[in-house]
Amino acid sequence: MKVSQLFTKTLRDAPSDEVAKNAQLLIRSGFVYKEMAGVYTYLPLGKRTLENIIGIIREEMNNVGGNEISLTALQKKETWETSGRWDDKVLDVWFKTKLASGAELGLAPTHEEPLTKLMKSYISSYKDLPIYPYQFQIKFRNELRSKSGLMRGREFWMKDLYSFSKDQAEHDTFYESMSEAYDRVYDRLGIGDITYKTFASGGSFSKYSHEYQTLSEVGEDTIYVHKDKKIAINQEVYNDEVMADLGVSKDELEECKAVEVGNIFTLNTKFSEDFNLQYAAEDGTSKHAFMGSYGIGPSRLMGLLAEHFADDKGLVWPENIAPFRVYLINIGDTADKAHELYEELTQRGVTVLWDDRDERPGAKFADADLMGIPHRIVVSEKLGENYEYKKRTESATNVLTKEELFGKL
RNA sequence: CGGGGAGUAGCGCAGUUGGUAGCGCACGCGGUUUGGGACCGCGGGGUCGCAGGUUCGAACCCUGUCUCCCCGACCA
Repeated sequence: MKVSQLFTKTLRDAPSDEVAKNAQLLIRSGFVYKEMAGVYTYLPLGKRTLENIIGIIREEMNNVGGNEISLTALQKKETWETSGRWDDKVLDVWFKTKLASGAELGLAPTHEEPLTKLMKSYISSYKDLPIYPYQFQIKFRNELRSKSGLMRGREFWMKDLYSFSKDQAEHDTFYESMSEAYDRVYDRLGIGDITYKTFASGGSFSKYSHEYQTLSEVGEDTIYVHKDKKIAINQEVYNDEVMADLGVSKDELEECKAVEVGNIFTLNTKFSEDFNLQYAAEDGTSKHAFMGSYGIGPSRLMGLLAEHFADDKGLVWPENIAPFRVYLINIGDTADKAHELYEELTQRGVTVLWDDRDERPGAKFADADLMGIPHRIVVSEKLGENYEYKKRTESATNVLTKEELFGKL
């Protein structure tokens, strides 16, 4: 893509109503636009970045047998009354609205209820199980206070997968494979080393649930980290019993701030009982499906990655997250040469953002840095047949031949 | 929802004991520039968050209200 075709533009100053670094950088660089508190529009660069994050999660969900679907955002009151969660006193983040007829509707804050109800149409035998439907969708939660830019919105992207298993043993096996899939997701996003599988309250259905918590000073959660074992305990269950279960002692744990970037949860038969989701077992008896839920917030992750991978010049996206891999700058009367390289790289499958504007070099360099594109290539008259190459993460520049340049990408 | 702070041009800001709004960035035109956000000149753009009130006159004073940010509370 050419910068001249990009309708967004960068800002020198961040809006004064944003304090969170992730929001300041993402707005300044033209990745997102703030519609209202906790509600952001994804602009071309931001949309591509979000899709890259989603793509990684999608691959890992498909690897463990996920079936991608797209559930509705509009929700029937009756469906949620079945589980008792329509009541604002039970679930206090509802956005509710009405049909023209007057019938009440809600904007989905999560999807256990509609999906469990839906699966009644498709699960009738043990032969139908296990099954793992999932989706990427916008969730609506009427938080009393949204904060921290993209990290805690009222409207946000969520990957939610739900497992329907025959029994606890089958569920446990899948739960473990999801745990491993989550590890791979965070590794691929470049935050594996600072993301901890964290023991948290299991509610009334299981002893524990697990959160994936990424260490960050801007985190809302406090966790106790065991760096050698690569696990952590959420403050809410930081007690002697849990430490005994995990075989750790207080003096091995370090108190840290962290951002919850995912969770996996055993639901047991809570929802399959509420909706009477039963299947015929091999012995002819009827049994309730055994369920689990598994969430990751791609938009929160985008905020976290922006916050984490940044320096004083702007964003510093990891290679596989960046909206484009290459930022191509032509200086002086070199548009033809730049165009040629642009076409060649594009044909090779390298995504290129070509700054073809009639701007001074300094302005182009500043925007390349602010947008955080991993590789920068400069074409200019003084380089002759060669190209200047620089990584966003390094300060050194190298003059390379075209062949050497392709070797870098 | 409790406490604190703030709403003036797309963004950052200034503003007069109350007298009908200005600067920088961005934008348009002309010129000079061209390897780290150039410079000069000219120009366009704002019902001063909204609604009432006080006043001859309100961006400014009063009341209400909406919105945004921060701290706390809340948070499968």
